[in-house]
Amino acid sequence: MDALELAQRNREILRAIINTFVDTGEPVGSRTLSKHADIALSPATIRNIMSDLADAGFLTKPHVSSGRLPTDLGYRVFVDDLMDSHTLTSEEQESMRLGASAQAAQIEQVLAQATRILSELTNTAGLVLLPAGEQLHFKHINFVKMSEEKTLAVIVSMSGVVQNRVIPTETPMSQDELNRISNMLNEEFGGLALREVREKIIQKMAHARDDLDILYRQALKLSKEALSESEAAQESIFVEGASRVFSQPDFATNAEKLQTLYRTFEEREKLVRLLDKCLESSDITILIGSENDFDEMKDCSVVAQRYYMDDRPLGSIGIIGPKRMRYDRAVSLVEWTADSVSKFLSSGER
Amino acid sequence: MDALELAQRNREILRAIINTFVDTGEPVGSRTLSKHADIALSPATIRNIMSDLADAGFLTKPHVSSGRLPTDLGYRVFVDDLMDSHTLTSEEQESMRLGASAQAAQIEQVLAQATRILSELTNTAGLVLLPAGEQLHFKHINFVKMSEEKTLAVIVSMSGVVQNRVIPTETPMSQDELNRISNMLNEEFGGLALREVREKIIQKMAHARDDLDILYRQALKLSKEALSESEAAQESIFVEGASRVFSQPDFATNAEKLQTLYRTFEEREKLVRLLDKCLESSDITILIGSENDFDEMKDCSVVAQRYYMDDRPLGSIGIIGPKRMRYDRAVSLVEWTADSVSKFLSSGER
DNA sequence: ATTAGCACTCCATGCGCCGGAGTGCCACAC
DNA sequence: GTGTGGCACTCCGGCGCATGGAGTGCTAAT
Repeated sequence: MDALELAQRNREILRAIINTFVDTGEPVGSRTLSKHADIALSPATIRNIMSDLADAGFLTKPHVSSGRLPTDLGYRVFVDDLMDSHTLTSEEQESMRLGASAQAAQIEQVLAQATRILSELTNTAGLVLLPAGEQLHFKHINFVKMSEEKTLAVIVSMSGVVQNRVIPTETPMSQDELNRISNMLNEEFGGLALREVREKIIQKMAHARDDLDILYRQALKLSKEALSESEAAQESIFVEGASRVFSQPDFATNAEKLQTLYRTFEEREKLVRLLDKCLESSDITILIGSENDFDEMKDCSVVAQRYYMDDRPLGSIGIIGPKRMRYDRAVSLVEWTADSVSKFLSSGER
Repeated sequence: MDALELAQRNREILRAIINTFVDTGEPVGSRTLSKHADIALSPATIRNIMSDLADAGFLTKPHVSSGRLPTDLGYRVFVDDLMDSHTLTSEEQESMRLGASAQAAQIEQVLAQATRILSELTNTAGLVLLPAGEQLHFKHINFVKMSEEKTLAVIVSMSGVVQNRVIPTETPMSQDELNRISNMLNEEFGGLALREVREKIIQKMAHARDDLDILYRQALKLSKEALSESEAAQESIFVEGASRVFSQPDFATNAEKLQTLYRTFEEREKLVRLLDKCLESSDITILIGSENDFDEMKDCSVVAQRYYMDDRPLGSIGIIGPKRMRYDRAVSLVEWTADSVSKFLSSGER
């Protein structure tokens, strides 16, 4: 039988502890709580309850005679069951106006802008995983002759993502031939997922051997190169306002932690993996402390959500901040941001 | 009359002080120096000389009874006159093999790779300013129809830099028309500097009003949009291994400085301006402490050098690290890197 | 069951002390 | 007069110690 199931009062206490701890950053003691408006209990009683909550694994204390603070588990039940839902102010909603500027024409810029705003509003680092690989659909390909040995392939996806790849070419082709190849491919593959395009190409290459136009064979070969590379291209990510995390009092005092955290942000690869994880679920994903699998990030939490274009998930957007954060605000803001981005991308505006 | 002009011996002392300070990070005292192999003087004598050097503005001390350390001016004369030139080991030279991997096909990747290696070798942050605006020469332009209202322009420069711009279009055009426009422009403007292309377009638009093919007029209009935007596009920069700067003992202890420094690195705009400055001179540029105009960076130094493609300067590459750095190594390594990059870009390999 | 009281623990802060490193200056020697 | 030894002085940084405050855990009383 669960301590929380039994006592509604215990839940109130836990909620109050977490709220004040998030507010002040100091371990909270029984006296402080008893002064709390909603709680009409003596410090001694509260101490007993706190002790129970600590036994249940929701609270700890940094040293034996100090106040309590939430464990990762404590935050977890808070987020799952205890948290009030936060309503955004209309200014907050308003500030997420996307694409007002002419600059916002490209999807990357829209995402970067949204992430920047999100970072400002939450005072944490904003992250966005850009569409890649699986998520991309073929719109247009174009080849540019760079030299006798190298050809540049420019692949434009439906969502407006542009990828460039340089392909070594054995048989030299004129720019004119390249143009004709581009045209062929564009007509044939428009709208398909890149993966599908790739499969079709491989299929066609296997079937039709010699009986085809030599130019067409070249086209297949080139585009195979271009697309296989592009699929292998690692997913990329934008990080905005990472310095906001570092200035949080939780880290700013500890040069050691700052170091390792900084390095993690620089590498980005782990951030990609985190956001990738958030891509799996259609719900908002919250990873608290050691719930994300990286030791360097055990003092951080991630809140992220997928974004869509025309009901197709493209990537995820979210924040990363100290474990001690306003989860209610974070959740509302991330949801609102993901929503705004999705609406923008799905609307005719783009 | 200059203290340095007169006494060769003083120069030796200054050199020795800076060398040991760079080595240890501690203010250096007279006793330490008198034990130094090259210096056969008593501490008292050295103290007198140090006092002279301090009067001349080359040395200071953090507090009244401590050893001396170089001022910015001290570093300046060191770098200009006193520094031994450092010869790279063959391993160091070897590690700057560029473009070995197939990935290195694009200029951005080559520059990123060089910068990463440079950062590793110097244990500072590596920076590179990418070619932009003035430096770019027209190779190829291509338009992709994104929707009725938006057209994507892909501009490829001779150096292999690819820029994308979305242009709002009033009069809808088919992809076929866009292709023909691309062809026209490519034939007409290949090889010119983007600035020249732009000027020509404006010229042509002014002259020929109605007597021309409507498609051609559209072409001019589109490309004007595409190019004017692209020229306005801010110069961009890669930063590699910034965390190396932050882990330097000079900063790691000071959370305050770390913060502001971090923010500066995140903004990037100031870094761009620094590297831009280095673009002006064909010599290697060294900016020591407050010589760079930003207060946040007064504890940092910049060492940077231009890189070229076929004798045309494209951008600059260099490092930024703590003022207390091995300038001799930094200079050699930056020069070697800029050289390697230039050779690579100018060779047929690219 | 709740609460008041009390002993106890631990942290943070401030203070004084001391040793070490280094300077500046003075007087002496060559 | 140039270099050197000696000496008083300064300042930093670490250590030990005392102190006050915040908070707990337990017990006994209501």
